[in-house]
Amino acid sequence: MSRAISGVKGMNDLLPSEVARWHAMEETIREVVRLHGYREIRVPVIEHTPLYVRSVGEGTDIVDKEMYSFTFHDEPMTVRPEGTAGVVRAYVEHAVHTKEPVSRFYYEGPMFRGERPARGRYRQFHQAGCEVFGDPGPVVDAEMIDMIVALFARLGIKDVEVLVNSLGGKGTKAKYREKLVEYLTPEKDALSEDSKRRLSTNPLRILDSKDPRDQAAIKDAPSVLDVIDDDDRAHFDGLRRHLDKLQTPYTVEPRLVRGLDYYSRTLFEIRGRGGELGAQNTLAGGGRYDGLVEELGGPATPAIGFAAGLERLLLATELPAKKLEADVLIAPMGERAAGEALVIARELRAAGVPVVVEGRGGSLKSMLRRANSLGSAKAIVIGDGELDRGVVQLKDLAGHSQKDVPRAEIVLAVKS
RNA sequence: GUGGCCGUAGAUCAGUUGGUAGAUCACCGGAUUGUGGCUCCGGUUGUCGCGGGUUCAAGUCCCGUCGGUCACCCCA
Repeated sequence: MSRAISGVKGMNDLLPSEVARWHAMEETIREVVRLHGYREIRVPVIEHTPLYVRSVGEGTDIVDKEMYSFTFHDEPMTVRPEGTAGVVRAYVEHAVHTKEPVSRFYYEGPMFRGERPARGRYRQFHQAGCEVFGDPGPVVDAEMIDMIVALFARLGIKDVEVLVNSLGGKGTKAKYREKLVEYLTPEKDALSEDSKRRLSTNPLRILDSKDPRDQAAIKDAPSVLDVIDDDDRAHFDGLRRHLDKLQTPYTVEPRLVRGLDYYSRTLFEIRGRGGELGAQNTLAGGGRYDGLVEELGGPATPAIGFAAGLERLLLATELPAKKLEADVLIAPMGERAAGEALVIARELRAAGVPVVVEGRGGSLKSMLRRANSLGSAKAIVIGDGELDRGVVQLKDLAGHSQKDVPRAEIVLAVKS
């Protein structure tokens, strides 16, 4: 239908009936992260563009073509495409490392990427994420992965797959990239068009291409795990041991790479297998970024983090939306009764009872129908008769019963 | 960004070989002039996404556009 104005492509409204599901999910997330010692941090949605260019990295899709960037008073700004960069910036800017040796932050909110929208992928989407600063792992790495698995279980998302890999530290990552380019360059003609280009821009990404040509080409390519140094290997083995001890199922996927530059060492991804998700089945992803704090001007600080896509989590869960708009509906019959209804409603609310006054008039029948559709447990009927007698009629909708209650005892009667 | 599919009342959809629209749910009203969830009856709602074109005539064909969706890409 044609409207004078419509919403922006890829950006969705969440109507109240849907927000109820979001609240349920968010409460669960907050509870789980709280149990793991995380505290919420809130940072701005807009940052200086160079923050993302330097952290996420040039050559990544996010920076090259997906950011909502603009110039404000001659300064390049970007609406955040992901959460980690801003949190790290805040950590550095407030010198949090001088106040506590280890920081565990949780954040949640909208992110923006100018991709082509599809189910489970939107231009404004929401992520919940955690960051830990000051702990080199691998204990905390395993704990974080375990936390996500536990969270998903609590949300009722059962069929998930945990993939882990190690990219090695800064040195090995570069070394591996070189080695991979060396291996693939002679095969260049066999690669897909995209991957030919990636060979120079972002060779690691070729590893998780779905194109059969690329799959064939990388089949016997050197693995990161063959290249990482002893420290990296010890770190990765430590992670695996802890996950084993926790009995958290996982798969080592040497070809797992992720689209952001700042990752080092531990890398992980949790995928759903539900049919609702389609190709957008990455529910959460994260990894270690030991060099980023320093890169952004702070002291050398090991760090790890992850983010989960809330729209996708919601697709993977079956949380039903419970409709309950008010515990009590007041049905006044006529003008005088309506005035009294407002006063009674105020008294009930002061006592903590959610109340709605049906002010549209109409037949009593229609008003009671509405009480039903609101999910109210009780209704209060007031007409001239009740007003004259100084009572109201209190109906218990579930019990099909009703009784007159003296005006002064309404609050008590409703709450009992 | 590339390609495929789709776009009809608030929602889910039907609409026969082109002849200017229907069902169900929801909503409203009624079935004892003040009593609900079930049932029954009745009622409201659409510039058939938008803009062009073909035709005597288009929801139905063609083109464009916007939006959604699937795959790729990428990622949460």
